[in-house]
Amino acid sequence: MDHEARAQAFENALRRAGIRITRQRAALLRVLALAEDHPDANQLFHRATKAGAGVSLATVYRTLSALEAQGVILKVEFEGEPARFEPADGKHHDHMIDVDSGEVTEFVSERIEKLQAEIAAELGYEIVRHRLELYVRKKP
Amino acid sequence: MDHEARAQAFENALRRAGIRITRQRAALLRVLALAEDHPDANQLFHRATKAGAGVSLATVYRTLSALEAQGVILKVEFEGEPARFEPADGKHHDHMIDVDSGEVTEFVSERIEKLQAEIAAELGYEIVRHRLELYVRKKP
DNA sequence: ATATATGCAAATTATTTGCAGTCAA
DNA sequence: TTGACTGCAAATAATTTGCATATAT
Repeated sequence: MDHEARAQAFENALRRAGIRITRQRAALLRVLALAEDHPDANQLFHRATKAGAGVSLATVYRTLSALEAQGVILKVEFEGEPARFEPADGKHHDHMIDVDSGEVTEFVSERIEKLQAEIAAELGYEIVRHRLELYVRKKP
Repeated sequence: MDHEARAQAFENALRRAGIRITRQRAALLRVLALAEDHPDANQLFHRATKAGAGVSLATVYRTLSALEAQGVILKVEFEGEPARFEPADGKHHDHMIDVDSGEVTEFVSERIEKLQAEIAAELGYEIVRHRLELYVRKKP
């Protein structure tokens, strides 16, 4: 799925939910579809601005909330940083953060997921969502 | 270890680090030693105040930072809430949060810890710290 | 046409900080 | 004695919101 297709998919998801695609939102969807990293609201605001879209920071926040509510994007909050956002297509994953470089790597572990479910089940719970972050450093 | 002994242990750790035990800090250490839950700065402020200690919120924050820097307490940040604090004696554990009641349960999984280390190692990393939270709901 | 979205500026929340005075060691 | 600590009030940082206006459907 290329960027344009991805942006289009986001747009469709919103339209389906009855959410209006304004010029500002279209621009943000495009910026989000292009993001390979995990940008925060302010970075998205700057990227959209640079791309020529006249968007205010307040609208960025409001749009991100709407997109998150529709399950189109995910909010991730790392320690001591403003919230970041990532497209929610692709499969579930967790994050590994290099504490020296700041680099973020995504990873999946079926086994960890399963263990988590087991631990919750033992106490009579089912998992609604979870958050797993590994703060790491390159080995010497 | 009873509460008083725990408070004493905290105090010793601070003294060892050359940190002065003021009336305010002593009071906060006592409140922290008593905490069975995971209170935030504001709750600690109220508990200390109720206990008759004249402490300001600014001092609560400054003291918590000092205690955290000394490894005496840990800061835990759950989604959408102010930071909470817990005594750092006892062994490492992760948290399970009941999304309906807010109840927090601590748990440990050697197997998950090990899998995390393996995943990091595969990419040439070692884990500095990690954060794992399960947001759960009672099964029907 | 009209409900929904936008921009701006002001409000909120959690936390931090400068400074002048206070106190533990 | 004196450098570390405290309280207060003001500053920050990230995010949210009220309101008058603009716009997508």
